[in-house]
Formats: sequence, C-alpha cells, structure tokens
Amino acid sequence: MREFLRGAVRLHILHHAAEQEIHGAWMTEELARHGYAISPGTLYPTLHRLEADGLLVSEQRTVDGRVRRVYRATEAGHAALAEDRAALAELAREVLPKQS
Amino acid sequence: MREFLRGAVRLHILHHAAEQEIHGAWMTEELARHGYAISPGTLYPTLHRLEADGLLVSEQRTVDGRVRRVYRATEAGHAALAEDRAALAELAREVLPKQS
DNA sequence: AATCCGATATCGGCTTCCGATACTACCGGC
DNA sequence: GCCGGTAGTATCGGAAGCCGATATCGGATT
Repeated sequence: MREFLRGAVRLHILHHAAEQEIHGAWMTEELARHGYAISPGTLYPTLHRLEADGLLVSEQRTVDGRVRRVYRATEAGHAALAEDRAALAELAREVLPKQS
Repeated sequence: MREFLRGAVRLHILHHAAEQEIHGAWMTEELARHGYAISPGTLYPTLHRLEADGLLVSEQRTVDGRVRRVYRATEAGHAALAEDRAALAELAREVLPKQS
C-alpha cells in the first residue's frame, strides 16, 4: 500500500505551477529531489487530469530547440491549492505530535 | 481526482490503533468527525490490507452482545506510523506557507 | 424460530497506478 | 540532407484501489 504519494504529487504540482511555469520533466526532477519517485506513466496522466479538471492550463513551447508543454495554475488551481493546503494543515494538526 | 484521502485514512487508522483498540464502525465515525467520508467498501478492505501487511492485528470480540473485530497496531504498525508522520511533516514543511 | 440490528464482508464497475515502450521534434556530425 | 542521439511527452495494458450497493453474520428480543 502506498502512502499519500498521490496527494503529495498533486500538491507539489499545484504548488509550483502556482508560482512559475512547470513542465513534466522538471516536475519529475523536483519530485525526485524530495524523495518522490514518479513514473511518466503516472505523471503525465495526472497533469492531463488536472488540466481537464480546469486546475492547470498548458501551452506548447519550444525551449532550446526542445518542445515542451508548460503548465500554469488557473484561478481554480490556486483555489484547489489553498483547499489542499488547508486539508494538509488540518491533517498535520490532528496526527502530528506537538510540533515545530 | 481525489486528494490525499487515502493517506489520511491510513494515517488516522494507524494513529488511533497505536494508542487504543479500534473497530470499523468507530473508525468510520471518527473519520467522519474529521470530515472524511469513507465507505465501508473502502474501509474494510483497507483494514484487511493493513493487517495483511502486518501493521495491525485483529481479534474478534463481543461487546454489549455485538460482535466486533478490534484492531491494534503492531510494532511494525508503530514504525509505519512514525514513517508516515515524518513524511507528512516533511510535506507540510515543503508546501505549507510559514505557519499557523 | 423469526426478526431486528449493529457490524463486517464482498461484489462489480470504474478510476488510477505505473513500468515499459513508443512517438515526436530538434540537434550535430558527416 | 540522412542518421543516430537525446529531451520530452504520450500511450498501453495489467494490476491495484475506490466505493456504493448489497449480502452476511451473530447475538438479542420477543
């Protein structure tokens, strides 16, 4: 059984897409940097889903002669991020002992 | 797409099973109290999985003439709880702004 | 012994996961 | 201007998980 990886990935994506443009490969690295190994078979469908749900918008862009699909959070994406953060904070309050 | 409900449920279960005996119906209420609506079709398989993974042990017990299956966390369950808490804390540190 | 009730278990259809593989577009070398 | 390399994205297919609905179970009540 996997822990809350799914939610963590979603949160990270929204978190970063809310303040800068992201793209799949970069997101993969960023997540790996935080210890989350995500396979392309999970990441790309997740991005597509977030876009289909209206939380992200994407645009094809060419950078250094490479084609990328860059994403940014929509207004709804920002709202969803805020909600998720609140849920996370509450969860932390509930099951985390005292605290830093 | 669902947020980190799955992980939250797991965490809550381990959290409570680590300090007292729990049973399915009670856990359902407790989760509902915190805003998590979980269906029996999710909860019971989850409990079974946690037990199959050696994180919980169960025992049939009769309380007030009602049969319950009560669960407690094993040693491995406590360890898993600690890990999950650490992961949660790190996630919170990463994506939560400053602090409450 | 029939019924009720709290509690647990299972079923079926759907969504999601994720490793592997394929595709696309651009590059440099020659 | 073809060829292999490479970065990045997409898809496929089997397995796992989700969850509403329904079934089952065991003790209590009458």
